[in-house]
Amino acid sequence: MPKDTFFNLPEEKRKRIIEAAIDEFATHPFHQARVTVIAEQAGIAMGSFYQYFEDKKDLYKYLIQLIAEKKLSYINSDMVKNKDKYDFFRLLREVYLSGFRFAKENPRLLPIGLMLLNDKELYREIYGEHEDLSVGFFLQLLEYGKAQGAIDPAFDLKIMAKVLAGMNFSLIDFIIEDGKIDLDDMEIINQMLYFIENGLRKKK
Amino acid sequence: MPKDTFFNLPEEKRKRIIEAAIDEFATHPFHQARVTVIAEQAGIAMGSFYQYFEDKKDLYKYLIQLIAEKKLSYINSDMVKNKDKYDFFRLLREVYLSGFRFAKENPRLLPIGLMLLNDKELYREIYGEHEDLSVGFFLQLLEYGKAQGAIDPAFDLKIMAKVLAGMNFSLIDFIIEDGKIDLDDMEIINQMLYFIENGLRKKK
DNA sequence: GTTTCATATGAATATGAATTCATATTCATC
DNA sequence: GATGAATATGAATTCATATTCATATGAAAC
Repeated sequence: MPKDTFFNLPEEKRKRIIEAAIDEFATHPFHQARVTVIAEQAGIAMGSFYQYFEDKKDLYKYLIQLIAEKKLSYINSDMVKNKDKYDFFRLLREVYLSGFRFAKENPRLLPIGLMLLNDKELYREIYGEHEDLSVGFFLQLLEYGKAQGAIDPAFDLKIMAKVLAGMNFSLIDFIIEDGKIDLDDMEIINQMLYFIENGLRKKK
Repeated sequence: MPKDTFFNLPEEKRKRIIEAAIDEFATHPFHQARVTVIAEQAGIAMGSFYQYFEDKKDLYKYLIQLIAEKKLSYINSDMVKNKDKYDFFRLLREVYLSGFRFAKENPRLLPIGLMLLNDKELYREIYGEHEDLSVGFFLQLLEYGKAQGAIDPAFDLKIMAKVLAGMNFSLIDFIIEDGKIDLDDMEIINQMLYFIENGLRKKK
């Protein structure tokens, strides 16, 4: 957690630092990201950086926390509160749409999360031995779908939770390949959902 | 490409170096992998390393090439030669099975490829602007399936190729999480294929 | 207007590799 | 077994950063 000195900073300066950090961590995995670049881009001296944070990891963890909170509030906002109104596939659609919208509005945050996920050691250090958050999330969702009788009972939900989480990342990957994909084009997400629905749905 | 000195080495020594490299690159992404560790584990002096290779990247690229060749020969072996006998879904099954078998027999090679895929810059340096090899592979396969009339025509094959490639990685991810997964247990792969087949198949 | 305290600074230092290089050793050839 | 070319060696160097530290600044307190 950053030191008090950081939180005492005028908001404008704090923002500059966070923005600089996002830029660097969005383009470099943790170990390659440079504190010097962050400090320079934020317009603070190297010494100041260590006035505000214990070390590079301190800032990084804080950033991850900010991102996680932001994303959670996204998903929670329109999804969870509708949980009892929507059927399973509608909920699933909402989850993917939330992710998609989040990606559109915060394009620089996604690569940060992806890179963390690829550094198992660091991931474990931050989240402990917790199961991957997003897998856990999909597992819950699938259990709800099973209870509703929407899902083919032949499926092992633990396996499928991981598959769905993986597909969510594929979706993000599409979006990240900047330029090539028109973010207003819902085709990708529709295709993916069509595929998933056919794949999971209980046969009559 | 390694220098002649490397290829002149007695096979035993060459193997020791490659094995040491596999160990290091399987547990560390390129930029974190240490030449010192590789040299030490192979039982050669640091200087010798630079007698054999231009630099760290030289060895790395060579290793990637070895792995790609090995994997290609795997997939080609029983898949491509049966292309005209099998229907699309059978072929797809063979592809996943090949990947699965390869993973079983070469567990240390998989993380190396995964980590490369996550380092877009390095990936581009090695493969140029080529589309991801495995996406291209699945695209071809899907086009074959479409020609056969096996696939729901509503799908955009480019999108689905990427989805399938992504799922292939999920599968590998399962396998890598060592210990937890019994490699003789075909359940994961069966579940995944069942899901994919339902998802893609043309409705009557 | 002097003292005090928190904060800011960037040059100096520490670190952890990659790479080089001067020297030692091996090996084939005569 | 003498010779030189190829190969092996690991200590020294370089390099790119992270981190520390001694000093400066500035604002509030008296």
